[in-house]
Amino acid sequence: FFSLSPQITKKTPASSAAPIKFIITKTVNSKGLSPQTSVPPVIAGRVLTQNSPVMPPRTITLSEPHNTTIQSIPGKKIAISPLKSPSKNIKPVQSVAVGGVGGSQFKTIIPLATQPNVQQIQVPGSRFHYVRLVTATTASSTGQPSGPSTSSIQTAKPMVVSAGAVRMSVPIVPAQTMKQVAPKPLTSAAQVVTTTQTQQRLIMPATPLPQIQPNFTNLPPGTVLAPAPGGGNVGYAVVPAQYVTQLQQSPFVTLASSSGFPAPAGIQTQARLPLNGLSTAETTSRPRKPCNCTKSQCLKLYCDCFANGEFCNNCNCNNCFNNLEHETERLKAIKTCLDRNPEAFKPKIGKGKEGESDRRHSKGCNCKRSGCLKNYCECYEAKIMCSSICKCIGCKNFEESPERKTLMHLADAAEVRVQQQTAAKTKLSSQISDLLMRTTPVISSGGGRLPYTFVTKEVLEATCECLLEQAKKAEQTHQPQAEAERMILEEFGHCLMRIISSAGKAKADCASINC
DNA sequence: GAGTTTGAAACT
DNA sequence: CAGTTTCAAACTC
Repeated sequence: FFSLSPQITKKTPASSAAPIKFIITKTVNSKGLSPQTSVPPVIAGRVLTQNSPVMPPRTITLSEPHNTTIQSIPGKKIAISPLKSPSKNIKPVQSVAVGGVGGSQFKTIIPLATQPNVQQIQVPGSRFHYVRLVTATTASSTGQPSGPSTSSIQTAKPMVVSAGAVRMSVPIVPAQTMKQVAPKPLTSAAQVVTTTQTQQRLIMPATPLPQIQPNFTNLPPGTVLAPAPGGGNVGYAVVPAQYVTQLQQSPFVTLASSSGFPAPAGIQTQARLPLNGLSTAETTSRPRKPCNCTKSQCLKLYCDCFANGEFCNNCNCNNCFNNLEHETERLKAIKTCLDRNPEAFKPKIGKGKEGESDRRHSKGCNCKRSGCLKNYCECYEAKIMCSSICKCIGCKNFEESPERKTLMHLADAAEVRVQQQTAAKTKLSSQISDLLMRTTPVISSGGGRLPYTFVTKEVLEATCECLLEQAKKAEQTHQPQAEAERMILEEFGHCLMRIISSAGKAKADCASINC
């Protein structure tokens, strides 16, 4: 269990006057999670379970919130997060066998620059990532701790939710065991928190904020709805934060962002595994490719989205079940995959043996015809050499392979060429803009922009001739291609300049004679 | 864009 | 575990 410690609340806007509307919770690390033996009565709040495929389903049950102390709650308690850990050697809180969570402490709360309503909490050593949502009025305040002054992490504590004057103690109990799969690291710019394997959850008020009116029948799995304590009207919905990003593009839950409760668009919260062993920065710099699945319903590992633990989003797939609408089927599929291969959702590219390359395919490839020099090969695709565990035939994807070297050189050359072309285009574009900027005021003073009719057929032909002439000249003097391109582009710039200059002059002349 | 090739995943 | 089928991406034309 976790409660807001003084250290945390000090930095957070948990003013006692201004009720905390949202708090942070976390998913329970499944490692070592023992089977559920007894669960206190759930009195309200539909308990949904969300886990990305890498975090298979676990039900977090929100038990009766009337209790204010853990002692009053029967059943198992799970340490969601320790409060303080003066020593890094402190063992994880495991009043119930929960591994991997302990040893951490809330260290910092980092307000997100673009989203004052969202704060991140750094929990060093934790695999999870926390986000705090606060109301606008509390977001910038530095109120006193509203949580209990509990401080020990040696024992599990109930999660305490402070909602105004009422405090809600919310024990969370494990409902089922699960296999553990490493969650994907965050991919966002909001990676101030440097944990590599994290998962975020937001706790947002379920009622009655008018700004947020989720369709509770379609809340993301993992959402835990809790009633207001004592029948109050402020309940909570614990939402996996990774959904927030997708929800903004999803019809399932409406997170109104226009009325004082902006959805945290500024944060990317979707947890993901490293893609093909690439760093998070690499994976974040380019969007995931949309899938085109037609037969698998995106519920098999054929589907890259599914295999990467993501929902399909802006894909071209048919009959897609990899979405919130089909969470049941999806979870079942995840389970099936994990039954078949517990490592199914773990990254395929991992560390190799001592002395070998840092990155290597966990299973190795089985290529037969591609020579492991095409993207069919998972090793080649991940830009790594095949290793001793590969079972490929006719492999050419090894360090000394001449074919591979040639391919690399060609790829490098192509890249350089693209860069040169891009640079040339940028330069030309900038020159044109510059010229237009310089000529426009003169023209504008005459009451308008230059008519494009100055670019007549004759002008075009003359320009092309000039360019061809430059090309010939470059050819005759045996200039390298790059230089030839430069000469041609330069000539094109000159042509443009002359056209613009003439046009400007004509316009000025025209104005002077009042035509 | 259609058709082919490829190898991982799924199935038997 | 091996052989076969299915599948979607990569590739070619």
